[in-house]
Amino acid sequence: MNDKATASQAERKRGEGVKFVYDILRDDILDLVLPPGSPIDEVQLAERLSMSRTPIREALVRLAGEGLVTTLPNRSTVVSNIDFLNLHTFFDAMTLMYRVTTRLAAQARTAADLETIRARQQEFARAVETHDALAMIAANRDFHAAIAEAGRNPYYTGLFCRLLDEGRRILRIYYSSFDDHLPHRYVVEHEDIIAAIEARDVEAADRLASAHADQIVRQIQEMIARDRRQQIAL
Amino acid sequence: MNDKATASQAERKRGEGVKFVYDILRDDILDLVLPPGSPIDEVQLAERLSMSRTPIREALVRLAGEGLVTTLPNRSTVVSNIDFLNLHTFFDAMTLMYRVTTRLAAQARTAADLETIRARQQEFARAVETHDALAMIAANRDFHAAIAEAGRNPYYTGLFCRLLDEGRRILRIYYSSFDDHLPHRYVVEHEDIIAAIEARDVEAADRLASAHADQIVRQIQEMIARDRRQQIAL
DNA sequence: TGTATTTTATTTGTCGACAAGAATTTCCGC
DNA sequence: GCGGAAATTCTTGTCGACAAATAAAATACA
Repeated sequence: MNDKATASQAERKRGEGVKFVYDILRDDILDLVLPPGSPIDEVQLAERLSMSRTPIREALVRLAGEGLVTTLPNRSTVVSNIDFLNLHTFFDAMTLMYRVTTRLAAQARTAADLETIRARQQEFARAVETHDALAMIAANRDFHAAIAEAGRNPYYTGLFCRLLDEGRRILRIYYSSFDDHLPHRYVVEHEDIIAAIEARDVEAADRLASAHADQIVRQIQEMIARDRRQQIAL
Repeated sequence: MNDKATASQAERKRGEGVKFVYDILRDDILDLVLPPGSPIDEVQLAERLSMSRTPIREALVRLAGEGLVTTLPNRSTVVSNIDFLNLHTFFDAMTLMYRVTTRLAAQARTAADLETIRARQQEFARAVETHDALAMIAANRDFHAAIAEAGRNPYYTGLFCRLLDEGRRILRIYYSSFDDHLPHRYVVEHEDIIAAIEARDVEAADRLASAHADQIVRQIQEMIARDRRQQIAL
């Protein structure tokens, strides 16, 4: 499934076995290589990564803690489903965290923070230019995570990153039907947000982040609606 | 250390071993039976609970995911420290979650929710009456968790409960010096919040929750300041 | 006596194995 | 042929053991 799996299977230092399998599983889940509902076979995984079941189970416990997998007692553990019925709670939390983290960044950012944020924005712009939807999703995540880091509230960054990851999963679903023609608008909006953070203009940062979040929510909802129509048409 | 440990050591169903040790450790950590910085000896725990190290390690991984313990690679795992230098980030997040969850509860509460909330409030009032500080802390947590549940946003309830737990740890530290004469004011404030939720008055709920949060933050800061003075006096 | 170095001891991370539950298949009565 | 009980296969949760990594102790040396 994952290339990294077969690659460095032999030489692995003691103590990083759990992190190894955790990273692989996490990536595969967020990239939908393992779609929601997929059962995760411990034995099979252990064979493929040529390691014991113990570190794999510990990685699964960690993933379960983050809500990425669900462990049915005495039954198989499966990749967590996306709760489409309650997506509004996701959008609500997402919007709030966009606002809060951007506000805090405008208050607390250092010069170094700005530099990091700009670097992420550049990666994002490049992804948009090259029409690489998947890279764009990842870059967008890193961009906003960098802003959250600049806000220096680990409680917010924790929840926000979790939400961004969940969003990555949702977007992956619809970016197959989306024709990779990515709106340049997001790049501009990001630039505006950076400007507000640099100017330490908290209110502007809040307003822009709020508008940006609304954009994204609207886009996702539109994609869902389009997908619904398509399914009915079939 | 914990009574429950020695109690039902023999008969334990398969599959609940991890939850068993998780609950014990969690309680001990939040009640400061295991103070911050305490090393957790896997072997010792295994002997005391008469079980293998495997389920204990999985419980520790889970606790590490919630930030309650810190695992130093190839070294012992210790109970996480309370970051007093950055308490303001805690207060900030706490206040926001108080507001958001109470707002949502005012929007989405059902009759059943109100009943649960009222029950928790009664327990809280009883704890205040009997001057039982420790019971009050726990009841307060349950009261606000019930409100958050009524808001029906798992992302918010997740973060909020984590914050409430961390607050429980912080309060425990200072309630030894606090003379158990608990302010009746909190009971009244809770009643006001309930009334706003019942009336579905979102703005009032927000305002009251905000004021309530400020109260609590102020009280904690006051306790810290008093403690500082006391330490200097000694 | 104090410091550097080797030796010992403790503790962690990982492994293979086994037994309890669940899922599946087989077998039997109708 | 079909529904249900018994047996089998599979998977999970737990265990004891071992080896790497670290901490502690003992020894050598200046």
